[in-house]
Amino acid sequence: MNPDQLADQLYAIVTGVVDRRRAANGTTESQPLIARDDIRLDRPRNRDHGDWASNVAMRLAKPLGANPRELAEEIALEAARLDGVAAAEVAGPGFINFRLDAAAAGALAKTIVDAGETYGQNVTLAGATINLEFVSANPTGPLHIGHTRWAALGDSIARVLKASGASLASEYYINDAGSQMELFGTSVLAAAKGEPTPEGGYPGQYIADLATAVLERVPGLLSLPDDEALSVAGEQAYELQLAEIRQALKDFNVEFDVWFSERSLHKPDPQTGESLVDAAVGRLRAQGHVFDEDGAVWVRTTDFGDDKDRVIRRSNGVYTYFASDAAYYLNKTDRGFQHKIYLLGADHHGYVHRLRALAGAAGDDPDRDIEVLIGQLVSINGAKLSKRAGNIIELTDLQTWLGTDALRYSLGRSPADSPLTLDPELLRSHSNDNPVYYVQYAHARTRSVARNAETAGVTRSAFAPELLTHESESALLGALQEFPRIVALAAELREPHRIARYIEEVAGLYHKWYDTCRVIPLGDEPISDLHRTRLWLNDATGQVIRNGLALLGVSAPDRM
RNA sequence: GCCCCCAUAGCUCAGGGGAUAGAGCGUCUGCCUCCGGAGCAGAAGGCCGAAGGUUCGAAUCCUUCUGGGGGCACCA
Repeated sequence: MNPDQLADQLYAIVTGVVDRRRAANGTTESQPLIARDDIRLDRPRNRDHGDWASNVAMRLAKPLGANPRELAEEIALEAARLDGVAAAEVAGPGFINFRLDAAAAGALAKTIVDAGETYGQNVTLAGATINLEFVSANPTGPLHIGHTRWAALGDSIARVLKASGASLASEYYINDAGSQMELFGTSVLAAAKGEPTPEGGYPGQYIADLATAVLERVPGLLSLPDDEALSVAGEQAYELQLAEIRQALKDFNVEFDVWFSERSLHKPDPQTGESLVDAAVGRLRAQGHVFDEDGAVWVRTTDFGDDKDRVIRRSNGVYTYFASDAAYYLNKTDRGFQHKIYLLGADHHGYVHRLRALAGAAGDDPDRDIEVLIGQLVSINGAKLSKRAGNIIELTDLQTWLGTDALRYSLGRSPADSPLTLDPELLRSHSNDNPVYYVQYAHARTRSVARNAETAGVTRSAFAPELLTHESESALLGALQEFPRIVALAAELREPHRIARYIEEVAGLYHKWYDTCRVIPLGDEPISDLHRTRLWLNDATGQVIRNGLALLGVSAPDRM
């Protein structure tokens, strides 16, 4: 008996009650008052309120002209007779509180163990084709704390979307074209020559380090003609920097399905001589949203809610960044992705309107085909960090300080739009304060119990779920039951932090259970089916925590 | 000026219209001869920024205001 099954049966009862009430009232109205999806069972906060609660009576009271408590009584009377339901009671203003049979609730432990890594997976997004783009930092410097948050969040979003059945590609868009790249090359070349950073160029020790590495790879760099030296220095530094970024993300358990180069959008097709950007502008023009003015080419993004029209090709003939965006967007569609998700920092929120306008100008539905998630910036001790300012705190530095698990977890347990302040002193000195240890410890404990059980001769040779009657057992089972719904919700809302909060709750309930319910008999006490059944519950809990941590890209150690 | 985000315990933060608003850290009191005390039990600590509104019911939805953060380009 899971909440979905209970809701199905509750729905049948409710429609029956509604029909009877209407008949009694002589109403001819036959429109259903409530849909199946409107029946939602909640876990009451207070355990005295049972395993599951429904507010359906309060919602129907007004349209039926009935007293909510009386209506609830009528529904509860029938619901109490359902198989697997131990009790259905009316409480408060008209809640119906359900208590499940221990056997019906406990069966879940075996279900989870049998499902293993697949427990939590669901099909709520089956059939969806989603392209998720995140990080996409310019390859002109190391990843810093800001990118780190999007890396953690984006990767976890990708994982929950996949776990919910979506057909998904996660992508890193490499901004390897344009003036920032030139500036980067200029900066590295200047460093190689021992000259000061050019005006507006990139400062920072990493530029000097890159220059040194480039000189190692190309010893004759400085004797090349200036243009060539600039080009070689820029390309070499770009390769080195991009490789470093890829490695840093890999070490951070962040995997991208596609690394997409902006340059590829500008490359002319050998047959037609036309680049994807050329083609994109042509396609937008064909849709009727492009116009020429002052020698430049514009997209009428104001037709789609932007506050001003945007130049796509400057009067000097050079495409703007917006042109690349357009080509990239269309390319995603061409590759079969209907739904395009962008994860951007709050400092880029000005792009939201024009990206949405882009979808509209391309003939897509901005409300359906494009989704821009705006994340708030992470600050450290109130200081904001910028690669231009040179006071970079790199991803790799943070990993060294905190460890990958703690860092991913602390970034992943808050919603993207929540401002986050990390205190490096605190994190460095008290890394045990991080809730990740609480969760990981619970997991390690489940493994330890399993190891000890084996030694003690307690095995999963029997399963008697009706014995799982302790209060802490029904609380734990109820929470474990929720996991697939939590994963589906995290995917639907693009909020993977819900996974973290959830496994923290599971960890807490597990610790409470552990404290009162022994898997291994005390002293000379014989091994019973209760112990064996508890081992199933122990292992099921470990599995759920492990699956949850995996969605967050955090390890689940067997020992700590 | 216009736009976006935020405001909940001392601190960092959760809380999809539901019952007595939660967690971690910090403070205080208990609990290890037996499955890991990185834990558990309990205490203290809140006009959920303010005021209106919608609702049977609002921390949650709407409006206004206040206070913080971020953004406006023929830059990338």
